[in-house]
Amino acid sequence: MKLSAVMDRFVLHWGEMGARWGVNRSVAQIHALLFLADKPMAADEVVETLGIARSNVSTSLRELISWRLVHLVHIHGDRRDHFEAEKDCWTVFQRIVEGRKQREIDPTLSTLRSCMIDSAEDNETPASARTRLAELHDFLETLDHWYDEMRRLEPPTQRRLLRMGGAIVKVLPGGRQAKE
Amino acid sequence: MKLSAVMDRFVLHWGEMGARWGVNRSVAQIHALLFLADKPMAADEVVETLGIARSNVSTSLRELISWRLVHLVHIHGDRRDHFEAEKDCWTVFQRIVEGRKQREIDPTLSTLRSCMIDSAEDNETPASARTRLAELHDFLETLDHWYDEMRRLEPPTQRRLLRMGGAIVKVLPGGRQAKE
DNA sequence: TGGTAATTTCTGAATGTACAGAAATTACCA
DNA sequence: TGGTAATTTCTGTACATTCAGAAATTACCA
Repeated sequence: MKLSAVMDRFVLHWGEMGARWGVNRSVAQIHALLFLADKPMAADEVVETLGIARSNVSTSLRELISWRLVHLVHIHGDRRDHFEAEKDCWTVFQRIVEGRKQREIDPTLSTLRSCMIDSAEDNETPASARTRLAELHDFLETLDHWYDEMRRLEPPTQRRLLRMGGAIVKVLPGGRQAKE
Repeated sequence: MKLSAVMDRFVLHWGEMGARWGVNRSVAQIHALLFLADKPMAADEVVETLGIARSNVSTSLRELISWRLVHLVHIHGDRRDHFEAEKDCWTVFQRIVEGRKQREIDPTLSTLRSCMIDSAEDNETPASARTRLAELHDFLETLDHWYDEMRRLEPPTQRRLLRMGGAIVKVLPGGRQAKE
């Protein structure tokens, strides 16, 4: 598969951005390629197109699958596995948020919980620090809870809320709550 | 400044998480330390407490200041600069989102725009790929717009919306919109 | 069940990043 | 304006990550 100059530019950019988000460049580049491709690609086709080692393509594809950004497809009459990327941007976004939550927010919440328990016992952690830990824990829990609720909504409702933006406050009862 | 075992654990964990988010470990550790500290600290105190090189502390503090997560304070009768972290979790979150938007979303939007313009001219980029680029662009613009609107709201309103979670749909008019 | 294609795992080399110490600069005061 | 404290920038080294090729494994078919 031959990439146009524009497609190449996008693949390269997405690779750079991936690197900043803590995802390795190859993984992000392959993701961009499959996102643009109009049909599922075999691992070897990815190798030819991007010029990265077969082994890397293999591990990168597995990682993309673990993020549920890419899935396996079979083509009639071809023994090879083919890979297809999720094309709906909203879903892509959701999968990324979901992954980061599981890999980063959840462990942080559990660390915070154990920190709070232990600091209640010891008498060397200052009260101010304990307050900070508790506040951070509460904040992340609230965020987590909000995310869970949003995830439960029908996708059309999610999109509608997103598009409403700040206008959402207009439908809030009371205009301004007494105390928050 | 001597850290308790719990504080130390948190600082280490925050450092690891920072690494996953594309922030270097020292930066994240210093941020955690200042977040827990009950008073502003001088650079040398950070050096003693965490045992990292003076030079690193200096550059890391500058990076934290550029993210607006830490600010400079002067203490009466002390020539040294002192550093204090933002303590409000909501604000911390906002600053991080703001920073990532500027450093990652905005450049991606501008790359996408130029890709769309160029691909309209060339005749080697398939229509399907062009559609993908356009859809991604629209999605990111919507997200960007939503973020701008949310930022404009009063912090108490923001918090209220967050706490409402999925219950927000109950106040939406019409239950279900005709077409989305 | 033997042969072949496809895929994954292993390993060493290359690249890139983080870091500490040293040097240079800047800011402050007498 | 000279001296000193404080801070930043520079530079080589240590460390970690990425990557490609080779070997091993797995899956499929005759």
